[in-house]
Order: sequence, then C-alpha cells, then structure tokens
Amino acid sequence: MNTCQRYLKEIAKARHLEELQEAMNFVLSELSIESYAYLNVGVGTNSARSPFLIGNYKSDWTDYYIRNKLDLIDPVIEASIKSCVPFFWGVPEVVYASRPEQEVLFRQAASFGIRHGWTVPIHNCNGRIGTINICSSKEFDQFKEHIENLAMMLHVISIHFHASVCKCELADTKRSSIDLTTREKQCLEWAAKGKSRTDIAEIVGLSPRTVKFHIENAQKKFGVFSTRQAALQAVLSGMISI
Amino acid sequence: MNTCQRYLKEIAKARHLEELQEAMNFVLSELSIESYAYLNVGVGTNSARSPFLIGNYKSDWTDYYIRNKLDLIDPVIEASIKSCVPFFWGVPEVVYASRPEQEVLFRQAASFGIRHGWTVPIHNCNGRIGTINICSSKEFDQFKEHIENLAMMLHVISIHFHASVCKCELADTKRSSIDLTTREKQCLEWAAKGKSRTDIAEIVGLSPRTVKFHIENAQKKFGVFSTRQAALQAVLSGMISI
DNA sequence: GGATATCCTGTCCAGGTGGACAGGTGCGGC
DNA sequence: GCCGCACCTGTCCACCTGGACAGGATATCC
Repeated sequence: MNTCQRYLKEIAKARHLEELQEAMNFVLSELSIESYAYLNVGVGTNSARSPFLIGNYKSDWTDYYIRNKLDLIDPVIEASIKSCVPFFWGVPEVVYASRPEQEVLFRQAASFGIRHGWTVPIHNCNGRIGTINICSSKEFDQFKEHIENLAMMLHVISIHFHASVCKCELADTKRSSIDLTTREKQCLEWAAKGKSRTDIAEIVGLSPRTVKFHIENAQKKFGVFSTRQAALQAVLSGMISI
Repeated sequence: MNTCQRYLKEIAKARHLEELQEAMNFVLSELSIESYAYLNVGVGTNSARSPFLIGNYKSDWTDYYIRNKLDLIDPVIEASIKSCVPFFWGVPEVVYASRPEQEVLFRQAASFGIRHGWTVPIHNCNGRIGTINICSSKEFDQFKEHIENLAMMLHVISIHFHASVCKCELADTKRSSIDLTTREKQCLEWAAKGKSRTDIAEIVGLSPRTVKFHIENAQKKFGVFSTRQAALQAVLSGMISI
C-alpha cells in the first residue's frame, strides 16, 4: 500500500466529523501543509442555513467569516461554484477581489496571514459544494511549487475527504438517500414545466396549499430554498423529467 | 514538471474532442491501460442530448450500447450518478447487475471481453456526468493491483479530461441555434443557483432591472415564461453549470 | 396505544417575479 | 446616416413564492 492509499484509508475510516478532522490534520501535516480549511457551503439563496467549516485556520478569522456569512461574497467560493478543477488565488492569480466588499474581505484575510492559496472545489450535485482551501505564509512562488508537487495527491485526498464528510453528515441526519414521494415528484414535475402553484393545484386536483406543502417537503429533502433549485435538483438527479 | 503534470498539460491543451481523444489515448497507453471508455451521459430521463462516448472499446460493443441506450439501465452508470469517488465493478465487486435486464447487459459486455473494471464518476452539475471506465482482459486481482497503483493519477487525469470535454463542448454549443449572451448566461447561472434578482444584481454589478432584462431575454430565446424553466433549459443544454 | 409517515388544508405577509410601459448608450455593417 | 444588436436602466402593478403560524385524516409498525 502506497502513501496516498494509506492517507485515503485514514480518511475513509473516520466515522464522525471529529475523527475526520483529526485524520485530515494528520494527513496534511505529513504533507507539510501548514494551514487548511474545508468549507462546505450551499450554492443556494442566502438563507439561514449556515455553511460549516473544518480545519486549522485561526478561529478568530473563521468565526468572523462564518458569523458575517463572508462565503456569500468570497471570490474563492464563487470560483469554486463554477470550476471543477483546483485553482490558485491571491495576489498574482486570476481569482481575486473584483468588487469593493471582496477587496475588504481579502484585506481582512491578509491581516490573518491569508494572502494566497490553492482551492480544490468538489461538486456532488446536491446543492452543496465542498472546498478544500490551503494557504501558507510562504512567498507565493515557493507555495505554488510546493502545492504543484503535491497537487495530484491533495486533489484526490480532498475528494475523498468531501465524500467522507457527506457520509458522516448523512449518518448524522439519518437521511440515507433523497427519496421523493409520488406527490412530491408530481408537483415538482409540473413546477419544472413552468406551472405555478395554482396551475399545479388544478392539474393534480389538490389545493394550492397542499401543492406548496409537497414542494416545500421536496425543498427540505434537497436542502434548498426555492422551487427553482428543487426542480433542478430533481431533474439533475434523474428523479423527474421535463 | 512531473509525469502527471505533463499528462494534464497534454489534456488541457486539446481544443477539439478529436485532439482530446488522441491525448487521452496517449496518456493511458503510457500508463499501460489497454482499454478505456469515457461516457458522458445526461442524468435526466429524457435529456437534451444523447450520451456520447470517447475511447478505445470495441466499436461493435459501443455502437450497440449507444443504439440501445444501455446507459439507462447500466448499473455502472447508476452507481456513477450516486457516487463521487471511483469504484470497481464486475464479478467480485459490489457494483453488479441486480435486475434481469442488467444481467443481460453484463453477459453481453462479457462477450466483448468486458468482465470487470474501474470507473471514475465525475460530476460538475450541468445535467451531465462523465465517467471514465477502464477495463482489462487480465484477471481481476491483477487488474485491481495495477489500477490501485495508478488510482490517484488516473482519478486526477479523469477529472481534468472531463473538464476539457466540457470546455470543448461549450465551444460547440456556440454554433447551436440558441445562443445566450455572456450576461444572459451569467445571470441565469446565478439564478439557477437560487439567487434572487437583487442578489444577482449585487454579484454581477448591475441594477436589478437589468438582471431582469437579461433573464427575460433568455426566457424568450428558450420560449419559456419563468426563470425556473430558463435555468433548467440552460443547464440541461450544457450552456451553464450549477 | 403511540410513534411515524404520507397526505391534506387553512391564514397572514414580506419579498420575489414577470408583464407592460418607458427611456438611454455604444458598436459594427450596409 | 440609419439599422440592428447587445447592453443598460427606470416605474407600476398583479401575481407568485416561501416562511411562520395553524389545523386536520389516514395507514403501518412495534
């Protein structure tokens, strides 16, 4: 068994988020990664659902980040939503602050020693994405070289880590898999076809309130906050067709 | 630059699907992978486009597979939709035929020498998923050992390959009848992610009215009457990703 | 009998959406 | 110079949506 396989095994055997964090701390320290943060965010609307964070960034910064919902404006998160391959960010790179509040964010991060980094975005199409963010106090060139040497391994480790997070999360919430009821699918299907609540009510022979009820349930199951997203998720996961 | 980086560069520089296939053929032959197939399928039941296939499987089999839409019943594809980490399939593994028509599929595949394999599922949330399927005529244990030694590199290569396919494909859609402008795509993309008009306005730096304007134009192009439908169409036709 | 799941229905209300009316700029082609 | 196109912005208003309150009826399983 090679080194990477050993690392992946370490990550796979974790049963709770705490164990997972320990495993990741161990693996990344072995790889001389001084500072990392796994951020799991919803791609949905800016509602109450909080993103969650695992890692060893300074808690002053991460607390502030989460409390102020900075993920909503973070250009790194924006880029992660769009990209499916890892990317560098910070001073000499493309992914950088473009709007005033993003510049504030970068300045604030810099005051905690976070000036540049490398991020692995991980998508699994359930309305949330995972990002492994690695940063360093080293000079950018030196950091980049270090990362590029490890990129392959770090990329794979990140994906498996995210998969483990999802597994632990699922185990926690006891939601084995997303399973829509007949009514939920029926209502969502018409919603995806562009019908309004009242239309659907008439079509399927329910009250508009009940249609709302079923769509709301579907939204909860997908962890999203709009019919738009629920319809998308249902179509993308092959549960309904339009 | 190490070997893997060289491979990734080879894949990244391809501009058309043909070049991409050549690059992949080269890379995988270097890694002593005798037989692979990249299958790109839509996840919806009646997806916008038929699946497409790149690789060096016997064309007798792949033609038959595509013609009979076997991806719709293939347990490997089912597993790929659900999993986001690579897995083995075939005789001694978990992913195997469970329904009668799936058993037929596996028997047919076996007659073409495909008995077991390893699949990397790649999700990037645009209504299609990519799978890199690698199989071998070797005995399973021997095959498994070979793959496990290369798993990390193959995994990363697969992800970058899929990203390149998407890039080439997007270039192709520019020639299709429906053609969204940059702003339209930009606004729809955020809309598909569940953002509201005001959110999007802030993100892309426009007035809410202008965001509305662009989404309306996209709606007209698709011949639909809601953001919901426009977002779905755009995602399913691969113009945007969520 | 109680827990659980699916299903059904109601009101109130802030905030989002889409249609219809306006207006404007800058660029390239004929 | 005019036309078409992409782009940008505004108001008004009916309607739709989602969240937060409610209230029910069945049926299954332990």
